[in-house]
Amino acid sequence: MSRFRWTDAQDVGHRILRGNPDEAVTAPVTRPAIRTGERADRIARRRVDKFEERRRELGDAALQTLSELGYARTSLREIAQNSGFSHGVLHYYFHDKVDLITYCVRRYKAVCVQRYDDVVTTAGTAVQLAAEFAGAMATTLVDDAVLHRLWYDLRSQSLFEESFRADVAEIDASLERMISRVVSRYAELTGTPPVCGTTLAYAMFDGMFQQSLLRQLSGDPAAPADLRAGVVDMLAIVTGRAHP
Amino acid sequence: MSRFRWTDAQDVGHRILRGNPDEAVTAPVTRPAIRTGERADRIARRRVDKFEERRRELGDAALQTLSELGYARTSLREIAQNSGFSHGVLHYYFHDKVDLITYCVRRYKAVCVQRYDDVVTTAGTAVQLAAEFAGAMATTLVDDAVLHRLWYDLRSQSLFEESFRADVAEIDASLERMISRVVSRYAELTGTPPVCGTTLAYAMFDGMFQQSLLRQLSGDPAAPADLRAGVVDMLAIVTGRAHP
DNA sequence: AAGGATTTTGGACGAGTGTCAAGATTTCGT
DNA sequence: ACGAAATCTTGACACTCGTCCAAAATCCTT
Repeated sequence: MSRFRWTDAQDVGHRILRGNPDEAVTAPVTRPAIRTGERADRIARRRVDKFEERRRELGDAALQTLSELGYARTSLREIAQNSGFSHGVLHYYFHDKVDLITYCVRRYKAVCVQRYDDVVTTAGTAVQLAAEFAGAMATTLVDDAVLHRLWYDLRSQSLFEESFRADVAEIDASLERMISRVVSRYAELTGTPPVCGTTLAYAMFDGMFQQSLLRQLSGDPAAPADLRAGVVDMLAIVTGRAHP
Repeated sequence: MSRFRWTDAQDVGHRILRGNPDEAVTAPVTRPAIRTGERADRIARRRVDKFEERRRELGDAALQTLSELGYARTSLREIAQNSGFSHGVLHYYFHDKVDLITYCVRRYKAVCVQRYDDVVTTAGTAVQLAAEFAGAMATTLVDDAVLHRLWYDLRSQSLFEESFRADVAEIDASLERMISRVVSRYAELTGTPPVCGTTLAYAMFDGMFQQSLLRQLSGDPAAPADLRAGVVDMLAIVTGRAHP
């Protein structure tokens, strides 16, 4: 019975159990228990892999749909259509809509930090670091505009929907660490320590990026260049090296 | 015929004409045209006032509902319920849902700038100005949290829904001017000119406020105090007076 | 190749949505 | 106080939504 794969342990991190756990224990006795256990383990692992793979696939389809339409206008049917499957399959791989969206937020983080990891430069001088970091920011502003738009949408949703808050906070923290690394390295290279804490620094960069995104999506052609200049300025300001 | 009060001129700023404009011109000829015209004008003005008054009333109800539930979860019936009227009346006073939301965004601006106008202080010293401004920020963070939450929600929506963009941009500009006034005055009092443009300064304050709001709504009791301190720091940073 | 488990489909469901129109009610100039 | 115009209610409409389920299709072990 029951294609219901969801345990009550979903709050412990979306642990997935195939079928009824009791059944696995009550395996057929026609073979030595040890060998059967090994085989069952191998098979189970393969199945879990396939299961996770499809989850990722559907999650990516959802991510694409969300970034196109925004949270308020995205329906499960639309997501399914973007995935090539029928709408019913979503409830086979995800508990419900909140489960799917939460999974997407987590997945977004993976995509996001990966992109930003490329930004962690190996620049030798402060000027070089500033230029590379600003360039990466401007590039992602253009290339991943719809993804960033989704991020700000979901972060706003988390102000209303408590279920999202933990994941959103985690992503925010990870972005803050990224900014912190850049600022620290920059300060190290210039020899002038930062004039504010990492939280404040992140808030400043985030606010600037958000403003740039609004302009970029509104079709302002100067948005990327202005962001690039803004980032350079901001690095100087944050290390107290700015001149009026 | 036709309770349809909407002209095609709604894009010129929601100009409202009562009934069919042609009918007004074809007024009864049993009286001198001039007297009839004056009287009609007086009556029309009164009616328009009443109409506008109810619009404001419904708009406020919508604003309250939106700030409670967020854009994605707010329905016209819920708004009507919060207003004490039936759901049908909304289409008597507003063209459609977008019209209503747009009206709300504009109305939010009125509420918002009014609150911030109180913030425009008459402080005599830089320290006093910083303290008062920071205090006002911290206060509104607590008192108007749900309203600010709505603002960030709607600003995110404007990234998807183009209809909102113009109004959102206008509010953003007005907030930027507010920040600009404070920073300019502060710089004037300290004698140290700002180290960045008003756009960058606004982005920084906005980012900080947004981060504080997230923490405030998550129940972090230190959020207001941290914002207060952050604002003071930020004023110093922005005028290049910060020390590591 | 068979047969059981897994995966996928597509339809049904009830609730909720925005919109509209016809009728009841109220307002207000005469 | 009358009657027309303005205002408000009510119910209906055509959708869309998330969710669930039985059956079909597919996979995979034996």
